[in-house]
Amino acid sequence: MNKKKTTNKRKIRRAPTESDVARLAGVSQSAVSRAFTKGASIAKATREKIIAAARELGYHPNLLARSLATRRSNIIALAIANLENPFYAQVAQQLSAQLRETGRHILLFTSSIYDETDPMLERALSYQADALIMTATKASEQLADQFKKAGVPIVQINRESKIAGVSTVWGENYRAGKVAASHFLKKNHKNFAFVAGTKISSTSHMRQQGYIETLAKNNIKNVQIVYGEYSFEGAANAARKLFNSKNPPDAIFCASDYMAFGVLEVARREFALKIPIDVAIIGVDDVPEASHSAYDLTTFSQPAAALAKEAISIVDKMIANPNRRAIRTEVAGELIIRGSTRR
Amino acid sequence: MNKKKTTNKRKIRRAPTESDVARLAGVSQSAVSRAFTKGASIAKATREKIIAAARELGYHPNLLARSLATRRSNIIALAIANLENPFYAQVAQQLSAQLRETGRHILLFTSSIYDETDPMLERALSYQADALIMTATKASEQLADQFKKAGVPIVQINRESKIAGVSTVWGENYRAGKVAASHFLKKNHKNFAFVAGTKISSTSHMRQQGYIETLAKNNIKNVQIVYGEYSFEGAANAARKLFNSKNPPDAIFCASDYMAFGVLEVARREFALKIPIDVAIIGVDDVPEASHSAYDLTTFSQPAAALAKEAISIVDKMIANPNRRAIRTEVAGELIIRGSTRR
DNA sequence: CTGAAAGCGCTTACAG
DNA sequence: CTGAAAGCGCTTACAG
Repeated sequence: MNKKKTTNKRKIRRAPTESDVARLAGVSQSAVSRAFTKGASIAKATREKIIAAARELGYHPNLLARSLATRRSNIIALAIANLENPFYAQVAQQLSAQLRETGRHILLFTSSIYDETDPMLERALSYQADALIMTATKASEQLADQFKKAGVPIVQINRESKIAGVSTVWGENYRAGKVAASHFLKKNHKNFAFVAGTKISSTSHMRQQGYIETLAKNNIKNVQIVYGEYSFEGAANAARKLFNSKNPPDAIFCASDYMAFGVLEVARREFALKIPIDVAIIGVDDVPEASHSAYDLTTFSQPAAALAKEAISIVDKMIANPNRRAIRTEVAGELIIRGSTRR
Repeated sequence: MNKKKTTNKRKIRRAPTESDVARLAGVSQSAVSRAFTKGASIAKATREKIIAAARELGYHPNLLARSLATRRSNIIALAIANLENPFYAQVAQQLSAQLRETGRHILLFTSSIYDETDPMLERALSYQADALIMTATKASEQLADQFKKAGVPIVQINRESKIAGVSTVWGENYRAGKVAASHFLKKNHKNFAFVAGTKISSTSHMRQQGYIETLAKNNIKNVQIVYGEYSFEGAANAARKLFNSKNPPDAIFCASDYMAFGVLEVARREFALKIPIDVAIIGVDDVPEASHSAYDLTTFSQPAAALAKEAISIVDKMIANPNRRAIRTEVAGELIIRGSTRR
């Protein structure tokens, strides 16, 4: 097993192919192919002989050649705006783990805000990706068009789309806001604020709608709204604005956990506010840090694993039936009550 | 341009190929290939005619077919233990951005601790990856062997390797510990502790060595060492142990920023310690959060961008000369002084 | 500068 | 159950 074989050195060292294995096993090249195709009709003895030969040579089937022949690459393109956002990192991790179960892998397309993303994502087509999953980014109409022409489905996680061909999966954004408002109301809060993400984020909008509409139903109309730009520091600045206002809030709903962390820190450290007595805070996502003792954040969950699962399920359906209309699914979340809200 | 053409519908909708483009442009298929190969000899007029035809058809070169023909996939496999660790997410982001500049992309291989990683990573060979970059994981000897046989270089970021064929890039681990110790000494600290990562982490070991050896040179021998398991909560627990001990430290060096955050929170919230007066803290990495006002952490940087750049540079060298010996490079970091240490 | 042809390493009807 | 052969969509000597 471990003996070094100095024999059969070939001049140019290239990876062994089916033909090499066939030669060693004394069978045809097609037999080798069958040995590695499950469900193919091949005698058990032949297969074993082939597997042994393959192992001896260190043979690994060339998946690119296979893809060329089968027109299925088992590559899923993942466009991810910002890997450094732990929520999306978690989604990516989940996608990767779940896709692996069906032998598929992720080809990564990261982008900064400044990039022209279209030409970049067209490369996914060149790589013959079976599908494109996008997180926190939207497909342009032109891009969607190209993908539709190529028969490659697109599914967006956490972003709406008005484009006909684009499928979407998202969390319960409206309900997140609604539930947050209800919870605050139940705990007798009086002054409400909302820390939004960005102005263009449909996700943030929906959360805001659920929040203010629920408050409005309870005759609360003056909800302060500030923008945290979906970042810790942005939210920290927004929080400073809120706490310095003439009417500082005692209940703050934030469109993401990360922004909630920023608000929480500023409240505690810069304004010496007690949480949840002086001010209560609710986030959205339930990232791992939310449960850390440092934050102990009440939050409306947006389960990365479920989002990933649903996205993959949509991909599978679209591949199975390419003429199918885009699929839009909502994934349920729930309010996880922790120490940043009153008991 | 935007008119819908209902003509030339083919029965089975498949992506257009070079032959399709050739037919439309009235040239040979090889001419089309040349039009998309830079440096190929082709008349300007021909090329333009071809590009126009390609655009009309929505042609995207099939990179898998190209890879098969050229034996270069332009795919780099990235094995990443834990994408949710922001430092490694940052490294992944950097790698992705930098590789894109040379038209290469990342095929993602995530793993949980429980996985058998070898069979998973062998798939990188099947995908004909041009190289394998690993972060926070080590290649087994068998894996390294297989890759060497296939002529595919492996480079590890942030993990040592004793295996001959494996290249490595790492930060200045020993120096991180040394500099942290010196800084504490300069600020007149008396009681020192080290929050290590895991027992098996060579990175953590090196940092520890630099720290305790520097302290030892200054006649400080009793350094408390606890394990934070490279996690926020693990470090929080370790910190509780330290602050509850008979001789609580006034200077704590942590093998990662994330652990430093855990320590910092526990110090502040559970033990009401003032930072940096009662206890000073230094981390390693300089993740984005380190500069947040919540933490304002003094830390020894480990620049993700530089690590990524160096890793790619090694990959390129190894590909250019496959018989070359493994390359091992250290990437410089520096102490970033912030508010968690005394002025 | 251009085209015809072989080859990259697979899969998959087809015939036996 | 097995092999010979065509084809997947490219690149690249070779000849002109």
